[in-house]
Amino acid sequence: MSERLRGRIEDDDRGIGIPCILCLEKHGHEPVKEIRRRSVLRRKLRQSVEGSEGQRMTVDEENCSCQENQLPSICIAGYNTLMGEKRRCIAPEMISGRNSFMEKTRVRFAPSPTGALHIGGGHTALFNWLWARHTGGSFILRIEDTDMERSTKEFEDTIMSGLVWLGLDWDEGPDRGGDFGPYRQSERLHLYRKYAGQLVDEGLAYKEGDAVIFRVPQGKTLAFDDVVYGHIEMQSETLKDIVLMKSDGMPTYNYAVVVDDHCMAISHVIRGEDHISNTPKQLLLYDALRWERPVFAHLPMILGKDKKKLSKRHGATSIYEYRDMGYFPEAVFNFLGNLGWNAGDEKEIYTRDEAATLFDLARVTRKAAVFDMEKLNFINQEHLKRLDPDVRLSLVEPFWREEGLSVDAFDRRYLRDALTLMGGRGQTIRELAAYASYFLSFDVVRERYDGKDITEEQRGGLKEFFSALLSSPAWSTETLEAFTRNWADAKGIRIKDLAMPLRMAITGAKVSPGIFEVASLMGRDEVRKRLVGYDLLG
RNA sequence: GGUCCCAUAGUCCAGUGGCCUAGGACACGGCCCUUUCAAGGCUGUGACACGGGUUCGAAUCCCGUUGGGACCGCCA
Repeated sequence: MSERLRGRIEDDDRGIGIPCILCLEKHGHEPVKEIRRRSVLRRKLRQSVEGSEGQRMTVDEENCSCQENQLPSICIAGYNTLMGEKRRCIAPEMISGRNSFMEKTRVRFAPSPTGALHIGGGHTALFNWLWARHTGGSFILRIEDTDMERSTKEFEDTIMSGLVWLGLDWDEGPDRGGDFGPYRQSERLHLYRKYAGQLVDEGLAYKEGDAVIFRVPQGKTLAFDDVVYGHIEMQSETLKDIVLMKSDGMPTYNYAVVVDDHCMAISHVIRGEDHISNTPKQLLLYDALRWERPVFAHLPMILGKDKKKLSKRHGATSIYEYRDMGYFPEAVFNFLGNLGWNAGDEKEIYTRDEAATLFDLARVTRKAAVFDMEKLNFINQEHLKRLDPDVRLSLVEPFWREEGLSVDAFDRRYLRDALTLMGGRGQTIRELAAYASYFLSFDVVRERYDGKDITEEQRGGLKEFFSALLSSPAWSTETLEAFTRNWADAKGIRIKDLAMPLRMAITGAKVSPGIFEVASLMGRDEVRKRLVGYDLLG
């Protein structure tokens, strides 16, 4: 960053300076140290972003009483115009201490391999990924396996495949390496030992048993500016001394994150709101180690229907359970993305790429969000409708196979068209597969419909009609429908009285897509077979 | 208990002191379309937690109350 900006930032006791161009008050600019309110900071931030997007500031410059003091904007999540060049950067206004202004964005997802990837973890990973992709930065996967009791390699693998399933690819990680490895905490012990030793040597930490404990100084105000929650501060008195190294030789979470985030040059720490109260402890460690702090951005929690932290008793919590229920990655991604973020317009269905383009940390909400399955269903259905027919088929296939249907016996084009015909029917892939199963099997039809509702009196008329229908020369949706309409007109009956028995006989259900389309696609032979099966053909 | 965070319909979001008679979406109800069910179109019910204050003007700023949540581990 420029010396001028650095000076300005450090002049202020909070390490923040707001240039006059963002002055919104007609009576002159307020020193930022008085603008402690989160909402004001957020407004400034917003203003700045809008200004950059529109290539000019939205502030009414004529009414700004302090134009001569005007400095070009330092910007947030947008483009910096300070040096007269456009450059992506993060929010200096929101930064205390470290300024990653000119540096590449580096974010990380740091799960501990003590379980499968769950909804909350997926949400955090997603937001990190979005920010990395939005800023053109790096998304790093770090495995926090310092809990030797509960961590397993299996869970590590499951978590990784869960991320892959969601479409969240990482640039550095235990499986693919990177310049800041190793990416498993259990392999970085020398670092934790080194800095713990340094703190002990400096008298900032002490040993107790085999553990190393950091002495929390009294009377310090621990403050930071969170990108989403604003200014947060806490008094050091409220903290107990912090265990750095456990007696088993492993570092504790609060210590290891600090060492790793620093050593891996993480620019933004984006994690769940439940970590807000851990942050002051980490701040203390950054200061003790004389390291620059990353930017902190905490994310709202995801709650169950009872507004309690999402857990097993709320039903499915692992990402894989959703896959198995018939939800697919783009939809889960989309749904999770809508929890705590929106692009500022009314768009709520988007692809991964669209989300990455639109995403903005500054627009993340603070209120905890309730996980609503109904909404997930809807979003899944919307994506299902938009899916490429071949992709849709490949997604439905496994569910058909699971039901024991002989998928391979059919022409893929037929199956694909069958699914296309299903249109918006079904919210999950599993549902769609079940609804469309009659295209592949007459058995499923017989299982659910016995044909006993047809009276002998009706049967006569139907046999006559179906025989005529089956021997009509053309076999298309249009001809089938026209033929049926004409027949109904001629006999003075409702078309429904012909269409419904046909539907029941070939699909076994009262609901289906347009029955003439179904019959047309299924083919004359198959329709004949099914009508014969119900004794409806003369 | 201590500390911190949050507060717009049942749910997810919009809202940044006047464009608010509070907007969109899910869910729910009605109507249209129609061979059924979806989809689609139109439409209805439904919210600024409460109380003070600042202001000509408050969902929005301030204070308090209430409610909810998180964290206070040699778990992460």
